[in-house]
Amino acid sequence: MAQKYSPNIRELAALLDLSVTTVSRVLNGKAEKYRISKKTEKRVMQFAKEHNYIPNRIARGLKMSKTDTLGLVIPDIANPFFAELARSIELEARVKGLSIILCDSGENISVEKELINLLMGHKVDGIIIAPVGTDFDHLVQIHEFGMPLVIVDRYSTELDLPFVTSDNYQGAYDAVNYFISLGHRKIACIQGIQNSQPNKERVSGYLDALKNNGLEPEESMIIGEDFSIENGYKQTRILFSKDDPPTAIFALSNLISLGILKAINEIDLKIPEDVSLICFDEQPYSAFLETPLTTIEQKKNEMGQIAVNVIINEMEKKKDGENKGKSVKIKIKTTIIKRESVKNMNEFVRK
Amino acid sequence: MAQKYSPNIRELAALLDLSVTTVSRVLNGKAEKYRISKKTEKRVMQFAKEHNYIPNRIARGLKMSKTDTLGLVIPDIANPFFAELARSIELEARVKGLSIILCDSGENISVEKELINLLMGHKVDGIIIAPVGTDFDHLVQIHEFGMPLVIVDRYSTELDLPFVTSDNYQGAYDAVNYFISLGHRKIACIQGIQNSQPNKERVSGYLDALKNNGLEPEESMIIGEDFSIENGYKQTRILFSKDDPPTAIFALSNLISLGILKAINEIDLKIPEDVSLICFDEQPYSAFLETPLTTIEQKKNEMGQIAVNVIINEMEKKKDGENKGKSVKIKIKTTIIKRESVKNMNEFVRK
DNA sequence: TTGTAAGCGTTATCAC
DNA sequence: GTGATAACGCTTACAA
Repeated sequence: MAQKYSPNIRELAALLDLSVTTVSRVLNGKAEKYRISKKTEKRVMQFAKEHNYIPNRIARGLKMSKTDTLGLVIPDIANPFFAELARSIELEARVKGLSIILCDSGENISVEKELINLLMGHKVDGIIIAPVGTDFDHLVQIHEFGMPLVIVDRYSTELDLPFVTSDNYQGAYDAVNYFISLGHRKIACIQGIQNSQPNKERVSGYLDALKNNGLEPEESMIIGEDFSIENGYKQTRILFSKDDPPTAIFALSNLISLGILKAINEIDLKIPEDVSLICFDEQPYSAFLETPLTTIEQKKNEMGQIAVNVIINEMEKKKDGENKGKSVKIKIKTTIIKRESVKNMNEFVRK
Repeated sequence: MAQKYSPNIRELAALLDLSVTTVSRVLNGKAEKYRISKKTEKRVMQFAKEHNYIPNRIARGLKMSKTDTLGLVIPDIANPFFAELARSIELEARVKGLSIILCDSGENISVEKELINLLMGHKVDGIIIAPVGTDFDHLVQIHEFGMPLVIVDRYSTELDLPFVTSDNYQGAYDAVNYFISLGHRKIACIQGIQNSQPNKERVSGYLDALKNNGLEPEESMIIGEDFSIENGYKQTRILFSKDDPPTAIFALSNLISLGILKAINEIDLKIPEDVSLICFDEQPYSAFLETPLTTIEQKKNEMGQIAVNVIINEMEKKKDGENKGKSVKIKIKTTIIKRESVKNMNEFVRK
């Protein structure tokens, strides 16, 4: 008990018979700068450790207008994509001496706005956000106002906000191109939130891959409304209730692919014999599904790491009063992981 | 820009030509108590909203010794079990006006200890922790010192610390009992961290189910060292390198089961024809694996919700100077979700 | 019904 | 080499 009691700097100073100033100085590594004797320095350091001194960051934050704290807002932390992203962000942030206040917007834009205010109240030094993506006004506002900000995953090309995401266009292009190379001609695309940027770019990659291979896109083959399991399920049922179902499906999120699997199971189809499937985003279980899944892997760890380094940059720009030029915009290459969920239609007979 | 500028209370008061006291009072809903005129109250409220006043929680925290902030430390936020738990905790906390500082210990006890200190420095009002579980000293210390604390998932029965977990014993018992009812006699148990309490109780449930059915436990059938995919993989390979492999495996975590699947795939066995499998903890993908998996479901949402309510209780006990009696200890019932990964050995021929 | 001022635990600016 | 003291933005006795 006395064990864990943590004194404040004033008590420490009193006990040491020194001024708070001196104690503060050595504790902040400024002993040299203020030519404090090696002896007192050592004495203070040791004493602080013995008495388990833990500086009060709240007081420090108030004084310094700097809390060493980052806000992280995520649409759904239980989504494994965001969970992994959050882990890498938390880790990298901690390495850099920053703590994370976690907020889950639940894909709800008005919750997201509240959360931003909450974080402003907490006086966080910066905000990393994977926005719901339907509205960026509040983000533009706080960015213009000077709050360091970086967007991950769900960005906007029209606005001049810093972001780091996957190269969604390229990932989708690769996937569809791969389908086509194996002889697929009718390829469905089950999408997520339609006017979210990642979705747009994935669809655009899908479209271009078709066109560049001389294939005509069909409107009825691009369906879906959000990144959920339910959506994947529903759209697949629709797809296969028609006369002319696709031979391949491109799922624009891992959750969507889970829904697709459920539907495919129910209507008693086999992957890849009856339908082929590629999923945007790799997961630990991707290799262990009934048919090991071909996926487009996003470099989540890298994304998280870069995001915190970008925001640290933004924080420094702000400190130096640097007038921000164009925002940093980073797209990370994806890679296609080929497994067994795509049938080769070029082979006359298959196994 | 002026749009989003947030004044402090002093500026507000000056602009309103009132004292900070008055402004503070109405902002904190104490207008009535101090008989402030309805007129000024309204004026202040409206003015604050117009000027986008956001109270500085850091200053407030310093003054009140209360930050409305909870520390959450988790061994691995990318583990879907903890991700879902974290989500429910964050949500319930926010509903109660509490923010979450997220820390990932990476299953590392010394990181965990550092994290606790970090959170002490942040002056969080309480800590919810899923400990690594190898050492509880630091937790006992801060608890005794008066920091409100609740442990989730990885607890200790020997120590008097508040916790909320699943009923691990019962879950394991149910699983093994189910195996036995379907005729299995040689059942392996691939465990996680051996001296973690959940692991101990799951093993103990396993053992008791065997004994109560008149079966003799075999030492070589209880193996494994942590909750990882790698462990599941390795142990399964070992299991099937021997002459006398089990007919059923009980996996003590979802990650372990993923490793098991990988190994089983590699050695070209089928579930449930060649081996049966039950996994402790349900996941969104459990139903979509090659063979839909029978699992023991943990009520993660409930667990999270209860955890924050318990800690709020602890915080109130502390405030009221109540001398804590025995700590709250809560075990949440699990349910078995039966799917197709368990073979019925009683049937003479199968399909 | 409203205001003055002290103080929460730090760090920074002067002073010696 | 070291120390007083003000200030960060807020709440709350204590006054009036």
